Amino acid sequence: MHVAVDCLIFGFDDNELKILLFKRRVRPAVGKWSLIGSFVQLDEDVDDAAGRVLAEITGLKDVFLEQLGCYGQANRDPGFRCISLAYFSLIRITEYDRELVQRHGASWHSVSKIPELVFDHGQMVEDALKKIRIEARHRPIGFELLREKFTVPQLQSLYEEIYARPLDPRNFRKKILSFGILNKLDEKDMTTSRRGAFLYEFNRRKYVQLSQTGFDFEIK
Amino acid sequence: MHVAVDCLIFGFDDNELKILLFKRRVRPAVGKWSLIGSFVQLDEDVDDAAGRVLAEITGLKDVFLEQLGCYGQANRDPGFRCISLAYFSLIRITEYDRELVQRHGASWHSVSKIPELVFDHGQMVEDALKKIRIEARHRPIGFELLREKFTVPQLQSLYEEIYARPLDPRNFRKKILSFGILNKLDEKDMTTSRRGAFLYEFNRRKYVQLSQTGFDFEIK
DNA sequence: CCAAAAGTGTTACACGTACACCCATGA
DNA sequence: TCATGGGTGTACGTGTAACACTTTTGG
Repeated sequence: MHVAVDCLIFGFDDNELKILLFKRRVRPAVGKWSLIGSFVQLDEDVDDAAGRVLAEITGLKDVFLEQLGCYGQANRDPGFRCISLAYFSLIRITEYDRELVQRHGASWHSVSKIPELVFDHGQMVEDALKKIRIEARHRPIGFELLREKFTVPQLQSLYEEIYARPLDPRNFRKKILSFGILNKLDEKDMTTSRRGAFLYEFNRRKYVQLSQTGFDFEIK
Repeated sequence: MHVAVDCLIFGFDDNELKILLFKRRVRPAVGKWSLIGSFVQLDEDVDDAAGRVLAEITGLKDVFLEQLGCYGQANRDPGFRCISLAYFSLIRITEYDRELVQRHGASWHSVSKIPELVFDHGQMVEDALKKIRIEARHRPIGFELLREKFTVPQLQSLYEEIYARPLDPRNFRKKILSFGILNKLDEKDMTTSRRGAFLYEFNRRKYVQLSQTGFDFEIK
């Protein structure tokens, strides 16, 4: 039986959650949109295969990469029997290697307008978004998608995009700062307003402390 | 590459959460404790393979059965390269076929005292318990483990077992009844006290209504 | 009448939610 | 000086958490 991994690579740009999609170059379904994947090598851990695909496309290593699940319907690939292990990754769009991506015929698509995808890849995307929305409530998953330095309004618009609904700026700021996992910097981001917005960075050490005692990241 | 499914079958009895384990009869590691599994057939959906294994052992169909994840380290099985898709199931211990289970050399083990398991099966059990604890907070997962008719104290002790901590009986009863998904019956269970405890049944229709609008099952 | 489990209410506090105005700045 | 996004505080209601006694009935 053939065993493949498929990678769902998410990024955040222009206040939109985006996913990296590819024009298929191999049969069947040449020219259709799909996720990118690869077969798992005989001497390779499945997790490593996913990491390899991600690195080949984006040049990134050691980023958020998590197993989504196994897609294993007998008839899912019309060619031959093949099961796929879907992985999803959250990356900083600013850090990926644009040249590598272009060479693979990839492009970013807003998750609110995803074209038709081959096989069961559409289902994978749907499942991944569901999982991201759930996980975002229990840990600060979103930080993986922002730059090292970010403003509170940027963080808010990311959460608004993930939850697909508007959030109150006062309540959002109060809650997010109350966790004590953000360090306020002396710099301001002047690109989006005349007044400028203070930049923050994520304090990973404090977060680890907090998550061990168990905390709820839910924001309403 | 070989592709297998392994089933984690959980039940609830004597106020303890239990898992069905097997004495291995095939090489390698004959005589060691393990989960039960099977290879996925070429023309078989992976989900169906898990259902088949569950039915072969317990005689049960159409019960709670969910994918846990893929365990795919290259060296996980010392024999040959094999990835495993772990599934976990929650069953009513009273409904399984004891004869079938005995014929397969299986026995129930409290999750608080699990023997050493072959390969990465111990990791699977650990991961499944973690997932059950998380899922129990978002939907009434526990009902799959109780009989059709059950008392509030029974339900409470199940939740105490899943969360591994005591709960306040007044708060528990108040919260669980406030969801409106339990039907009180006219019967009493007289087996655990002189006074007897009223039996309830789960109102699946009301639950579906409620879960569509999204609700939080968390109990503190 | 005693033991043992079932069942019930209230109060204090924390947290979530709703809501409107001033601030800082570049153009 | 004005337009634009950034930033702040409070009051109210809901829900959680803590807590002790009465009820029932078989032995």
